[in-house]
Amino acid sequence: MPEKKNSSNIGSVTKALNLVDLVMAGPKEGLTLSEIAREMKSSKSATHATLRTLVDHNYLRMSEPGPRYLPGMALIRLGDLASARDPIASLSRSIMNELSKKTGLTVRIARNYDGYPVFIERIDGPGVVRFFTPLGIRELPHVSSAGKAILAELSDERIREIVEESGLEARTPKSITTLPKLMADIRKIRVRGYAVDDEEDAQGVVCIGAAFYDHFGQCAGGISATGLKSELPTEEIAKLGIKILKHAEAITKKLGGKVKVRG
Amino acid sequence: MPEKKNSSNIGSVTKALNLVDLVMAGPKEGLTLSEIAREMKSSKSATHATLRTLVDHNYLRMSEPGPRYLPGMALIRLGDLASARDPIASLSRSIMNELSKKTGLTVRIARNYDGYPVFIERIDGPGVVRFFTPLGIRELPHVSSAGKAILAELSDERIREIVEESGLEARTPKSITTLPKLMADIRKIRVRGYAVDDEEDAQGVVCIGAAFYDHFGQCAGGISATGLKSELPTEEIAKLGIKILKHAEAITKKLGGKVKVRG
DNA sequence: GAACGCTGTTCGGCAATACCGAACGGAACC
DNA sequence: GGTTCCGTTCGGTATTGCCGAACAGCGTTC
Repeated sequence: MPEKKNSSNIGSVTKALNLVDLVMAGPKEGLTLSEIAREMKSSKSATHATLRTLVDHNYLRMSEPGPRYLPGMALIRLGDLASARDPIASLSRSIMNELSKKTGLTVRIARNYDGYPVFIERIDGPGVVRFFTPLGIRELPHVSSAGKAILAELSDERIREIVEESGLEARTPKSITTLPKLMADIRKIRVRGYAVDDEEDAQGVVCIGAAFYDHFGQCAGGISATGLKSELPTEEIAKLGIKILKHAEAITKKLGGKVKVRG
Repeated sequence: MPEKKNSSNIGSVTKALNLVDLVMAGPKEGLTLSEIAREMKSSKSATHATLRTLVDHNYLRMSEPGPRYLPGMALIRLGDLASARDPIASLSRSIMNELSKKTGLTVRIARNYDGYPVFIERIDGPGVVRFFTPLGIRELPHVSSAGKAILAELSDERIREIVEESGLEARTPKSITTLPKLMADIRKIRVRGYAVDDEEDAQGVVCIGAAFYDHFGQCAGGISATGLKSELPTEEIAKLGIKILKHAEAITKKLGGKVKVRG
């Protein structure tokens, strides 16, 4: 996804990075040079040069027998390093582990990117169910508990701005799709301290999240726990909310922030 | 690290990718444009264009107040996706989790890259100790248990080749530094099925690993568990070795490979 | 077996384009 | 105010990455 079409970017670099995305979105067996060249609307020779450069840097690699291009190990290296360098991700890991172990749920944390959640770390629960939850993407705030927990920390005006920017897409019949309903939910979140996503993003999936704060007192992001609706009856949710709030406060402390007092 | 200096690569792309590495290796606060331009031996304007391109694609981002460049969220996105797309990493995760939970140790898996280990996934133990173990890097095979477990699956000739290529660097006084000693250890590994690294990579750190196989019967990689020497007395190691061997066999089965029978 | 289609790869020539240096605008510091 | 960093912008130059054609290696098909 070409996030912004700013001009005066370096063309060959843009092309190379788009090419990485193309391979990442491609099939498991990989893509051939010709397929990539076609998709990129570029000549085979030019594409070949770009591919070789990416392979030399291990961003891509060739599949073993067939000459197909696959994601390379540099991506894993950079992802791991970026995660280790991120103070929020690295400081939160032990707390996430603890929460996941206690609850048996999938735990994630999101950074606050101008009001939008970007999940940067995930710890899968022990169960067989695995949730498809990509990291490193700016997501819609109204369909995840971490996103709503972050929203609740913004001014009402900023929330309105974000809604106008991105809309309120319905992912399920239970998704919040109007501003008044969203604001009502936000108000609830502000008093009790945690947010609930009750099948608003995916059918049968519930998640509960709370915000944490940096040393400026700003909302740095949110932590959430995700599970199946069948595992999480309504009466459990309140108890779990308190538990997650406590863990969010632990992250706040690690970040050197002040824990918010709730009225 | 410019892995290979192959000519006829696209210069601007090479420059951009080296620039990413530079920022990744830089300080936590990030690097300024001028610092980067100096380091890259390039003009500020050219460096600026490259940086803008990388920022637009979220490979890099600007630090909040100061104009400094930091790793961007695309790296986390790509790393997570690459890991999810890797059949070995994704199929092994539940088994790694189980092993880590049972033993309380840090569990890692490495891919077999032409005889060299490349760790692609890590699950930290619950303890406070965290090991510095980067992923996605081709490592020396003789100083890790997973590396030695992979070596043991190669022909003696190939082992000799690898040793000539990369040498036997001493990381600690206990590191194996001569070919005869390495071969003696390899023979032990071949009979008992698991490899032991007894403070050969880092003082006070022990790890135990075993190989797993793909559907061609080839060694696809190795799994290992790492802990402090103080937590792992010698009499525990044999028991743990068997346990890890069992988990390696479970991975083999998931990959559709045949479990090796040991004489 | 030879022709065909498809791969991936290499090479020369042209033109686009990424480089450089200089100049500008802003912030911080003395 | 002066000075010295910073980041940013702009045009001219020539470097360089693009294209198309030609070649080589497989599989299939006739």
